Order: sequence, then structure tokens, then C-alpha cells
Amino acid sequence: NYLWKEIAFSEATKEDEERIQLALLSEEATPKNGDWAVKLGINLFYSAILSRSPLYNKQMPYNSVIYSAFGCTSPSKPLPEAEVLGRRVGRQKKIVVAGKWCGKVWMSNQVHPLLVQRDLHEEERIVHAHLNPDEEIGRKLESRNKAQTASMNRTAGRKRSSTTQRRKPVKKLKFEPIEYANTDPEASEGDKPEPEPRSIRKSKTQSRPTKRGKPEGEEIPESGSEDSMDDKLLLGSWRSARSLRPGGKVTQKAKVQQGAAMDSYSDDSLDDRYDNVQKIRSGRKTKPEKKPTRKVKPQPKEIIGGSLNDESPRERQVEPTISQWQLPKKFNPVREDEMEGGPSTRLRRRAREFKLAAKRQVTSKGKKAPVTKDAPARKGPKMRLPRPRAPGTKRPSTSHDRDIEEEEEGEFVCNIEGCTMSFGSKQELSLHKRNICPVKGCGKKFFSHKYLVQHRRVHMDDRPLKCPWKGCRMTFKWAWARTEHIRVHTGARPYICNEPGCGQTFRFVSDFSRHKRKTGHSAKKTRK
Amino acid sequence: NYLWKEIAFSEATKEDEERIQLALLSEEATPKNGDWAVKLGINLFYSAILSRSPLYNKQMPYNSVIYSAFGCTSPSKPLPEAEVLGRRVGRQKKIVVAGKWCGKVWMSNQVHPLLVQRDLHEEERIVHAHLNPDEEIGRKLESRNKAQTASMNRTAGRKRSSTTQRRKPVKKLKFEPIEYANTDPEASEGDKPEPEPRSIRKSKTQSRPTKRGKPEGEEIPESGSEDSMDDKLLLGSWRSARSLRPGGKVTQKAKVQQGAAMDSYSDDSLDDRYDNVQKIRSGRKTKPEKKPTRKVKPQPKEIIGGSLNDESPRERQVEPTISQWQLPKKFNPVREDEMEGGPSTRLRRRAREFKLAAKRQVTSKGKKAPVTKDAPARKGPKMRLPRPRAPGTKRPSTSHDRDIEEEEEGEFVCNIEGCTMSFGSKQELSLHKRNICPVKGCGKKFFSHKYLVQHRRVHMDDRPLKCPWKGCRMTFKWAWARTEHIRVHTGARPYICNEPGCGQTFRFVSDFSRHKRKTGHSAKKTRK
DNA sequence: CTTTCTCTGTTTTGTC
DNA sequence: GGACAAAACAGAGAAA
DNA sequence: CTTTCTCTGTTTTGTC
DNA sequence: GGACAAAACAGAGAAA
Repeated sequence: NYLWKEIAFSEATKEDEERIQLALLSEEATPKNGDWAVKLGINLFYSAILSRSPLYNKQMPYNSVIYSAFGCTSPSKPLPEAEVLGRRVGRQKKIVVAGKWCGKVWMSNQVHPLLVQRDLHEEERIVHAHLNPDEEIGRKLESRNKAQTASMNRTAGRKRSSTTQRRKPVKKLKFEPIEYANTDPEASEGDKPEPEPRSIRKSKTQSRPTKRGKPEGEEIPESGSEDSMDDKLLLGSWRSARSLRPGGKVTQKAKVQQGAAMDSYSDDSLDDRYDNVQKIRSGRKTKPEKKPTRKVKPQPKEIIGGSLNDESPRERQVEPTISQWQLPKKFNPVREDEMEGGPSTRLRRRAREFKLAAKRQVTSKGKKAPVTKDAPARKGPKMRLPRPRAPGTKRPSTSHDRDIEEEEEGEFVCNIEGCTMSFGSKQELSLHKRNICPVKGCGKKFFSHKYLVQHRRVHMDDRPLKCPWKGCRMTFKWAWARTEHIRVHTGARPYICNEPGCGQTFRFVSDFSRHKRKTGHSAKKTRK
Repeated sequence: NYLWKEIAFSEATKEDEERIQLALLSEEATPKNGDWAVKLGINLFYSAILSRSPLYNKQMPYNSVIYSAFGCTSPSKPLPEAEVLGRRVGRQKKIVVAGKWCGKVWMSNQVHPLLVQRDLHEEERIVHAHLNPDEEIGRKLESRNKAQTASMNRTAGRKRSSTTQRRKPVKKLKFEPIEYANTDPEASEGDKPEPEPRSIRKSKTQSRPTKRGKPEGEEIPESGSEDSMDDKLLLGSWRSARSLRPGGKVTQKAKVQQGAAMDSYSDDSLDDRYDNVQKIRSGRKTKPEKKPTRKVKPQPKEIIGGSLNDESPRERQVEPTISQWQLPKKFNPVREDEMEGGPSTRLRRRAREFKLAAKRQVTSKGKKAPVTKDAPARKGPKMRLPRPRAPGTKRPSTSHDRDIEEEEEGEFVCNIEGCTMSFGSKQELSLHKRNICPVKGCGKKFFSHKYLVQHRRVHMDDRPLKCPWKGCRMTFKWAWARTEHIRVHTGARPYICNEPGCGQTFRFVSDFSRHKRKTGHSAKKTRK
């Protein structure tokens, strides 16, 4: 029973604004909509509703404009139009560093570029400049309909019934969402690794070798440093065949280059790099590989003694000592765990699962594996000081010292297809060949042997993928985690429910998938 | 007017506990003490007081035992003795992941090993196992006085008057604090770099070359990969002479190795690695190098256009685009800044200083520096795709892609003593030689030319030093920051005021130094 | 105001 | 179609 | 319970 | 003593 006016928000009177504010309180006003803005990844109404809750204002970085327009202030005291030539004034107490902390606080100062108020020309430029993968499609829309986008934030707050398209882009918008919802073409591109000049991808040339799974000519050091690129991070009992085969010893040179590829964004590039994993010492029982808690376990005396006795003032390093504190599980003498092959499910079970898996773990604990005797005590110094050096020479700097453990161990090499992993004990190799992670306390079983290699990163501390956002310190083990994380910065909500009349948007696959599961919406895939 | 009982806390009656609780509320009960516990880095009384404030319980990770004993619960309802064989039960809702986030939340679940309750034998083992640099001296004390430590948390809550030493360690404790206060011998060791096999330290052999500051025989690629180790991170206009001289071009190989030394803990090892810095384009005015804000600046159209036009679906990368969003300052056409040499103070001025420095910055903006023309537009694609590659070959994975910028630019090489830096413009070199940071918006002046090289890391996003704590993701640019951060985990408070009767402890130099400044305590240095 | 903690330019310490 | 890598999904799950 | 966001084992998509 | 690197200091300053 109200005749909707069609005016730009900037021209709205106080009365209009009050009416908008009231509309937001209405019961019928559900936060799901089919607005075209949603198709761009911005649910204005939804955001406006949330903006009125003090709980959520920090969680809407990209919605600061909406927030200032429809936020918690009482309708009678409309917020000042805070936009001056694209800069917001006031409001924020202090200019928050972008990415100082990549948490809620951090985000509260960012504005989605599509929401930045400015004149149309500037708008176009910024939109172009600020594109990111998740907004790619949005940008295409944008360039076709600048005027619309520029005035976008003035159309917020209308009722759902008025959200059907009133401007030119109508038809295009109707079609675009399909692509927009599920493709991040450039994010994918961004994750592409720098191809190794030649020698890295040789796994392709090795067509199912039946014995030892190792192609010939592999260790030819033709390309020198590049060739040893993926022999980095030689942690513990797993290591790549290449570093192993030539002499059974990893060269110092290879060690120096360990960190070389640390920071490529490619998920896959990890595969080559994670050719090593946390050390497993079958002679000692370890705690389940779960996050350390404050519980401190008693530890065998002689081990600690050995570690401490090593301290010559010059040679002793801080990391090994600290590591021992951090990782009491490593030396945990408790022996009640049993292993009989880990679980194998489509989905992870976490935390609780770990404990169970740990119980099931490790059958033959009596037999000592080769070369595992006094390793723990010698570990620190050994790994930090590969060999005595002349005074005045620098040690080659190894990367991620805390993650690197010595690469002695017996040679139990996997002979499966393209697999080049080796282990310190027959048992570990056996588990590995049955697609079971041999890490103590893990014991998970996988459908794919290939994945087993990637799985190792779960047990390592390295997080080689970095958020590309300036100043953001977030790091990741998985490319997908990074891909989705970036949306925290961009504010993109690329998942849009196709259900007629729903139009809910989601920033993360997981939430979209839950939505579909619960509501039954969008049974068919949005994409293709 | 109360006769102090000397009983173990575990044997205290409810009445005793109530009395203790009340004592904590007393006005005379000041949080500074000279208790022996303080000498061990733990101020029990102080902690007990703080533990009663809900504001602080999260900030006392290492004090959870104290917290549960003297915390906020009302005296009439004494907390359950929550320690069972060294594991705390109840209280904590869930086992918090150690280091999932290295913030307040993270720490709230840790217990200082010296506070863990268990039998004496276990205690000894744990204390040894959990040593960290800052606790080194404490450990020595500890091993001499096990019994004392084991019962430590039962002696809390007494009045100050009773804190003078009642047990054997008295005399030793009187002497130890001197060393304990200021030395972290092992933390220092931990930060030692891995020395480069030979070629890195050659700056020593180059004794004050007068022209171009470059020793002969430098570019001999004898040690191959090791030699190029410190030519990593060739960002922008600064780069090391070594990568420059051999051919004026950085080899792809060198690039591949960029990340190699990323994670050594050495502060100094950074020096060799940070031979490059953010790109400065003298042809364009940039914003002061300060943390990005949400303000989005209008940008020159042609630049954006150039950037966007580059997008072939395969070649376009995500990082460059995002970088442009993140770094609008890079393209900021505002031209009001002036440069006339930065400030030179003993202490940093931050934030505000930046703005001032920016104003003073950059004198000769009219002259175009060589080779700076269209760099911005081409930057992204160029740096991501050093050259066309055959399909199917991987790109060499560069580390920290977001930090790397192309290394074209003119050759303005510093000829100062051991300096090997080069710049894209005469102006930049000139500033550099006057010990002024040529980064736009910085312009700080330094006392030491050497430090200028280290200073570059301030302008880079890389944080190659990692917290060695298991699971902690904190990263640092400065070794000292890391060294002090580790105390967050260990709970160590190695700074102890020597003023008779004061005995206050501090975890960070800064706080200690403020204490001394304000109180006049400990005018003479604690250490030697 | 407080406490906790990080950043960084200069000073101090340590080593050769 | 096959093989393979890259990307995405879909759940679990932590945190507030 | 909610929303926001990360982790990871498997599935889907893309490329050759 | 000198030169140099490594460590520490001492302030600023952010955050709660």
C-alpha cells in the first residue's frame, strides 16, 4: 500500500530514508532476494539488514557504504553522506591498516569497489583497476552498464517486489549469473605454477615403469639447480626418489635451494615440492598428529639428556629445543595405540576422528626400524649443521628450519607407478602402498595413491601459498583455501542460488552446498 | 596480625583459600614483588592478581594454573583442583589448537612448563624438554632445585612480607637474576644464518673499491646456484650488483632460486636476500608508502587500460590485477609531494611521520627517469611470464609472487664501499648515497649506509622469519621481533628490575626500558 | 590511563 | 575416448 | 541455533 | 685496538 518511488538514493529525502529503514524491519522483508545486485555478488538488502546488527558490521567489509546508509544509527539521525570523491570521511576512528591482521578487524575498513561512490568516469577506472578473479564476470557486466553500477548503491533498501530489473542491463543480467556463479577463471590462472624449465614434469615421460617406478635418465643433473628444485624440504622419512637415487644422499646444494619454490601460488606446484614429510620414527610411539594442546607429556629422560648435552654455545640452535617443547607427542612413550588401516571416507572427519585413528594405529611396534635409534637427540644439531664449516663462511640457509628434519632412514622405496617416495621402515612402505598414510596417528586411507603424496602437506607446517592481498599474512597449504580466502578481501559472493525467487548468494562453496542440501534448491548444477 | 602458615597449597583448607583470595584484594598487596618466583620469570602474585580480572585471563597463557587457583570465581566456591597428572581437566571448554591463531585466544590454553603440576620426576623431565632460549638460565636454577619448582604453584598468594626466600635456592637466586635479566644466549644462536658456502661473504674481500664498488672476479659463476643465492627477490629499482654485472640481466635460473633462503631465522641473513626493493617509478607520483587504507584513488586511465588489455585467457594472472587494487598509491597521480631528505632520528616516528616525510619527498619530478615509461601497465604480465614457454612446461616457481616486480630499470649503481645496490634513476641513487631511502613516501635518513640495505625490508611484504612454535603462523621481518614474540609462547619474563625491593619483571625490553625510564630504577645496566 | 606485544633505527655486544 | 593436472566441490568443523 | 571462514578427501573440469 | 656481524635496546605505537 505504498507507491514505490524510483529515485536515486542520493536524492532521497529524510522521509524516504526513514521509510527505507522501517522497511528493513518488516517481517516480510526477507534477506534473500532476486535483485540484479545479487547477480553481481552483492545482496544489498541482505547487507542492509545485517548492517543494522552491531554483531555483523565488522563482517561486511565490502558493505561499508551500505552500512553507513542503513546501519545501526537511528532513522531519525540519518548518517552523514560520508562519501567525498570516493573517500569516506569520519566514521572510522582510525585508518586501519589493510591486512595488518587478516581478521574481522582488518576487513572493516575496505569497500567493495562496486560500492565505492564516485562519479561515473572514476567509477569505471576503479572498477577496471580493482578487478580480481572472482569479479571477472562482474567486471564484464560492469563495462557494459557503467551507469547502472555507478548508481547501484542508491537503489538499495527497496522492497523485494521492486527489485526486478528496471534498467537496461536486464536481459544480460539474466544470463550472466550462470557463469558468474561458479567460475573463477583467473583465480585459477593465478594458481598456475611457473613450469620448471624441463626436468620437473618428467613424470609424464615415465610411462608406468613396473619396477621401482623410476624412469631412467632422471638424475641427469643437466639443468643443475632447476632439477633439484623439487627436492626441497627433505623432511623425515619420505623423500623424493631423485634426491635419493643419485647417491642416497642429499647434496648440500639441494638443501640450499630448499625454499626456492616456497611461494608459488600453484596448488599443484606443491606436489613436487612436498616430496618429504614429517619424520616417522617407528621405534618410538608418537601422539596422534593433532594440534598440540597444553597437556605436557612425560618424556624419556635419555632423549632429553641427549638433546641438552649437545649444547656447545656456538652450535646449539634455538629451534630444536623449542621443537621439543612443542612436540611432546614425538617422544611420547605411551604405547596403547593400535593400527589397522585408517578410515576411508569421502569426507574428512577431524579432531575426534584423529583420536580414533590414533587408537587404530600402528600394529607392529616391537620391531625396531633401521636407523631410528638416537635420531631424536641428534636431530636438531644435525639438521642445523649439515657439516662443519670453515669459520667465516655462512651456513647455507635452509628454509623452514622448524619443518625440516634429517633425511637419514632406511631405503624402502615405493614401486608404485609414478610414485617416488621412500620410507624408513617396511611397515611404513607397506602402509603407503595400501594408500594409507604412514604418519603416526594419521593412518588415513585414500582412494588415490597420487593424493597420498599431496596429503603429506597436512602433516607439515609449511604453508607455501600466500594471500596476494597487500599486507595480508594469511598462508595456506591448499590452493582452494587460498582461493576462497581471497573473497574475504574482495567481498565477492560468486555462488548464487538459481532457485527461482531465492537468489541467495554465498561467498564459499561450502555454504552454498549446505544451502542446497538443506533447501533442495538448485538441484542441478549452476554451471554448464 | 595473622600468623602465616607454611603449607603446600594443595593441602590448604577452604578457609586458607578464602584468606588467600581476600589477601589478593588487599590494598597493600602490590603486584610487584621480590619473590624468588619472579627471578624465574614468573611473578605469581602479580599473575594471581591479574587472573582475577576477566580482562586479563586470556593474556596469561602460562598462568592457567594460577588462574584456576586464584581466578575470578568467588572465594566461597573454590575451583576444583583441576590438575590430574599434569593434564588440566574442565575449565577450558575445548582444547584450543596451539597456534591456530597466534593471538590471545591461542595462548589461553598453554601452561608454563614450570607451572605444570606433576610428580617431581616427571617435572624434571618436562622442564628439561621444554626449555627455550629465554628460559635457559631458569632451567639451570631449576635443575638445582627441583623440589622447589615442583611445589611452586602452591606457594602463591602469600603476602609480600613473606616472599623472602624460605628455601634452599636463596643464595643462588640472589645471583642469577643478573644474567637472567638480559641474556638470551640461545635465542641469539637460533637466529644465526646458514653461512653461504663461500661466495656470499665476498663483500669482505672487496676492500673499498673506489669505482663502482665492485671487486673483480665477482661474477665468476664458480659455485653456480649458491652464488646467486642473494640475488633473489629482485624487486624494482634496487638490485644487487652481482646479478646485474654479469650481463645486466638476471637469469631465469636466479629467479627460480629466489625463495631459497626465505626461512632462515637469521636477521642478518636477510641482508643478503633483501637486495631488492619495491619498485620506484620516478615518472609517476606515488602515495607515501604507508599501509593501504580503504580510500580508493582515481587512476590514470591508460594505465589501467594497458593492464586490462593484456588479458589473454591463458596469460593473465590474478596477482597483478589484485596488486593494482591493493596498491592504488602506485598509480596515484597526485603531485604535491616534495622531497628534501628525510628525517634522521634515533627513534622511528611512525604513521604521522610518514605523511610528513611524504610531503618533504621528491624534488625533481619533472625529469623522466630512464626506462620507467609504461612499466606499470606491463608489470604484472611481465613479471609473471618472464618469457614464452613451450606448452606443457612448468613455469619456474617464483616465490612471493606478489612481492616480485620486474627488474628492468636503468643502471645507477652505488659505488659506496661494500654497497652493491643499483637504481633506476640518478635521483634515487643520489638519495641512496646520502643514506636516504629512495622509496617514495619514505625518505628516511639513516646513520649507517649498511642499515639502509637492511631497511629495505620495511618496504617489502616478505616476512621470512617464522615463529618456530609448532603451528604458530607468526612471521617477522626482524629477528628481534621474532625473539621477543617467542616469549609469548614460553611465558618467559627475562627482564627483571634490579632495584632493591622492586623485582618487577618484564617480558619485553620495551616495557623494561619504559619502567626504568619512568621509575629511574636500575639506572646501571643489569648486564655486565 | 593500563598492559601486551610488534616494529625498527641505533647502540651494544661478540667474534675474529 | 584416455591420462593427467587443475580446479572445484562438499562436507567437517572452528570461531564468534 | 546462526554466520563466516578454513581444511581436506574426492569429484569435476580442462587440456592434451 | 679495529672491523664487522649479531644481538639487543629503546623508543614508537597498535590493540584491547
